[in-house]
Amino acid sequence: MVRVRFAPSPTGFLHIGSARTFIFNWLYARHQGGTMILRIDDTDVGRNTEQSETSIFEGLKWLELGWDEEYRQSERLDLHRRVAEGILAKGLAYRDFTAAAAEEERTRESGAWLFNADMREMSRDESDRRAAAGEPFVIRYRVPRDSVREIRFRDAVYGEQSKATADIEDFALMRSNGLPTYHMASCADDIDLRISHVVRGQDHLTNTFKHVLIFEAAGAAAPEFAHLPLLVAPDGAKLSKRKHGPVVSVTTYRDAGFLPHAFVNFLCLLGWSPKDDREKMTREELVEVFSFEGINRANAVVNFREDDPFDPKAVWLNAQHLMTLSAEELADRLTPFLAAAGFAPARSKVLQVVPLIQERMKLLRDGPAVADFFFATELAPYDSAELIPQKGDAALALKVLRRAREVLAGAEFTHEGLETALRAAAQETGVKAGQMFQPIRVAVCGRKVAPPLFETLQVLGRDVSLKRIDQAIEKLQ
RNA sequence: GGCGCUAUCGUCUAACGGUUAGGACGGAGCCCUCUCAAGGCUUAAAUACGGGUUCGAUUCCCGUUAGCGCUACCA
Repeated sequence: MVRVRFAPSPTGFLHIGSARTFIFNWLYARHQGGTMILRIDDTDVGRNTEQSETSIFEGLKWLELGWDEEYRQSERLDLHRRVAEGILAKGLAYRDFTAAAAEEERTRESGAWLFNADMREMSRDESDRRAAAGEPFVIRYRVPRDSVREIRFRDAVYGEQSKATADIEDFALMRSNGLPTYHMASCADDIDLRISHVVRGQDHLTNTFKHVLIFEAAGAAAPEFAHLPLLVAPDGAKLSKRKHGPVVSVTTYRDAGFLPHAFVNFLCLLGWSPKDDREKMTREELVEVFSFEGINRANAVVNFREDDPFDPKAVWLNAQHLMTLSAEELADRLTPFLAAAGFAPARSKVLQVVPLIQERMKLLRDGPAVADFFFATELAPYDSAELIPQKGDAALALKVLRRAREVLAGAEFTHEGLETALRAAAQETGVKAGQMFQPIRVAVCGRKVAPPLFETLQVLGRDVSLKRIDQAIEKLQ
């Protein structure tokens, strides 16, 4: 039975790299018909913030993927202690009474610290006595030193891994404040929650040797491991909010109007490939083809720039997904963005407009700017020079608009009716179709760049169209 | 410093010893066209470097270089 977990620590907002880890876990779980677990790794009480937890939940919910079980490490501390003490009782760990201040000292002095000999070799009696006397201590794993030994595991992405115990320091299991370290809590929970596959960032690859040691000491079989290449900034550095700003936060993408599934699609393509040439994939397709074999080993660059915070491929994928949405769904997704821009149109109106702007938006937040003239009662001010068509002058523009006004007063407001009427009008007036359409477009839309004219007029309706043409005529006089 | 991981167009990637090194985004150009999009076509653009192994290396091995990660009583 496949059981995977995403285990964020609530010490910051939900990072896009974390989101990708979540997604790969989720994909694997769904592909295998397994269970997706969310575990909040909140053992570092000093650094946890509620705000961060909110950000994580908000981000994950926005992804619209969901999870099956939810845990919180801070509610499982007894388990962690029990497992740590079991390891201590077996003699596979020992108490280290060195003060934390002195520890910092040695870290600075030499890079290759392995253990404090006096602590590692302290007799059990003395150790028990000092502990009973209330002296603070950390519990350290007693990494085997007697013979050269290689710790091994097989990573589903990086292959066979091995490291000599001589290169692994006696890492801490329990802190002197009685709380477990990340390594301890994580492994104890992975055992207890019967996690079958640990899928996480490559920054944990070397930690895994320690984890293998813990699983062994706890008498449990180690799960399978799959480490994911990291997401990095264009300068190669790890993504950080301080250095790279809001682009590393999932909510930034949400607020810009990415579709959750487009964003998921984009993140999947960073460090993973379906091996055929597909790029745009639905959630179902991703579940169908996902496997660890497709995961790359090199870090992937999120290609953002200071003046353009979103990876162009992410934006393109979003546009692709946007185009596949039904009018109903797009209307639903767009409405909050329209509201934020101060528009509160009737749903029926949005449904009419949506097909006209669907392939003219890259992000949902583009919607209001692309479609404002459909919803605004009064057009935003524009330069009357815009009304003048190619190879024409103000007089021509006026002539065209006056003719258009006459024609539109009587024309049938359907695509067919409008096209016939306006093309005929162009011919009669002796101007090219483009010269006819452009002034009308600007008159009704307030700008040259807009959706096709006939559909636009149709949605706007006769009254609004005529009113705006009148206003344009006035502007030109 | 020690240990580990990685290295194909600007970016994401494909090619599990034999390809004119493929696709996508982005760029350039053309077509379509009532503007803008969308769509179609064309094009520029890569195997980090040096050694091996092999009839033959992007692919396997070694070294160099570079990048990243770990080296906390953070996760």
